[in-house]
Amino acid sequence: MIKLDIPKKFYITTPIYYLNGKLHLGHAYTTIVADCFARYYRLLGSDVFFLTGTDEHGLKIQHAALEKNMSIESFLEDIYINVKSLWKELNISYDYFIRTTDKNHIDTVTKIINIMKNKGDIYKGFYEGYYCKSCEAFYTDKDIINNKCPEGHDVFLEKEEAYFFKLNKYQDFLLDFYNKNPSFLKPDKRKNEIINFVKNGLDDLCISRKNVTWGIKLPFDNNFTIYVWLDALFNYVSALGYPDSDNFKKYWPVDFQLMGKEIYRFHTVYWPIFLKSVDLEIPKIEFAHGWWTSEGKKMSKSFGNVVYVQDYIDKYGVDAFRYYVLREISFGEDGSFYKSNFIDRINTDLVANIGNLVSRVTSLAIKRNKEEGFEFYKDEIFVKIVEQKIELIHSLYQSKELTKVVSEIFTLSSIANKYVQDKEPWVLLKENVDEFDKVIYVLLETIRIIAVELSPILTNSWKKILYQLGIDFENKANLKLEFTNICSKKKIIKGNHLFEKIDN
RNA sequence: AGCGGGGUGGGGCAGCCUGGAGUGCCCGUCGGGCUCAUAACCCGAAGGUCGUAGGUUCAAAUCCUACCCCCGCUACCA
Repeated sequence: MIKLDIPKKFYITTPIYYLNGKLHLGHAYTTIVADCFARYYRLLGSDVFFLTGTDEHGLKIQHAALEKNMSIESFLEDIYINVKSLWKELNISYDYFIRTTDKNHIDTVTKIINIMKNKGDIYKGFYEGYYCKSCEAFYTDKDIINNKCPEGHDVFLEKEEAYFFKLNKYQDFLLDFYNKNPSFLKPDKRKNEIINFVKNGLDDLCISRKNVTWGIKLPFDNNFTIYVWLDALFNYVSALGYPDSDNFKKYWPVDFQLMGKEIYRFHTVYWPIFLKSVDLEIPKIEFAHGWWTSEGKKMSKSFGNVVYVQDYIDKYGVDAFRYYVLREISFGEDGSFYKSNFIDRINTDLVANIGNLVSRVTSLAIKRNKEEGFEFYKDEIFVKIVEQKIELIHSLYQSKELTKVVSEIFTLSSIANKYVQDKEPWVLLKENVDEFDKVIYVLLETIRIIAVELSPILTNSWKKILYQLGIDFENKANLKLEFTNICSKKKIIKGNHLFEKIDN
């Protein structure tokens, strides 16, 4: 009997995506990873809340809409529909989709910033920077080359009134917080980067924009728009219905926040400080994953190496795509998308390992021609190995070692393949049918476990596996992660191949 | 420039924090086995002075120092 420690609730988020163009591999990757965790904890019976959404304020949105000659509203509506449909195709099981233009979100941010103001964390001062009249934006030193902005316009050093947040006041608090919560900054390799940054001293943060009109107004001074990051970060709070809703009481704080490394600092420096300022609990884990390159190079249209998610889904199916991105990159590291690797992964892991296992075992089972199905049998030694794998996979989920989770599931499948080889059931079928029945039962139940373990990853195929085992996959009782008698007396149904080999 | 990460058999990666025989995984190559299965599955082998040079230690891929090469970050870019 195995025991997994299961969190009562699990609140997981992706960033809200800021889109002035199309979704790319990175967005899909973050969201698939989050979905995989959400599905796993749901499977265990945790009360899961999985949030994603879109960030819809800011100057770039304003400009992008203008360029397309569209109203901001209809520009955003297009993006929203686009994102939702891709998430649907990728089988993303989010519980809520937030848009920062939602009234509820705007109200929340307004409320929050008033609290900060009342606490004395916001003051009025002067912002100095290089201003570009054409872009209507301030730039920092590093953006400026020969007194030109990145777009090539002339810039001028300007000074204007602005509101600031007292970041500096919280510097010591933050360092102390990192110290007391060693699992907050994940993976470990990012820890020092952030700590050093904070130790070098935090300047107060300008949280108002005069030149940006598309955003939330500062409630105490309507001439200004709130800095988009302050706006955006609080989506995680407003999505739950802060402050009085049942959801907020039930799910806050966030258990696991996922993001690309480029926005890690915002989530690990500003964000906890903002929360402290308004006396809210700080999330448990901020996890930055790496970036994808393609064919060993940075993705770009001129190289012609851009990975279009939709193409892969259309050609090879969602499961293959989800599997590849979860398996290929070492979670937290950068990784490279190689088409040839993609094909190899599908052919060796999905087709030859799992697909073939299911195929050979169901074939053997059917050859026995047993209408009434197979009796429960437990091979103690082998089952022990299977149960240890279940526990290992669980602990890997807990420690957020996702790539290892995936590879261990396939190791389990390899172990089952080896069991077939060692027991030679095709011989037993002729010489010892009692033993044959036992071996097959062990294999059927192991395959059931593998299918359940795969359910957060291969969101379609796992159902096909259970169907072939004669098991109702919609009945949650059949999805136990332990060696059980669920497979006993089930009629095996020979189905099509789970995955087709890709020729190349 | 500063800070951080990386350099491991032909390719792609783990391992390094908490030293213990180059350990492991996937692909590829070679040999064998099996015939239930999607030319799939199982076993075995070849192949690495673990970026370079020093140091600590009985013992270093792992700890320390210097250097070389690659890549990130350096804040209000949302």
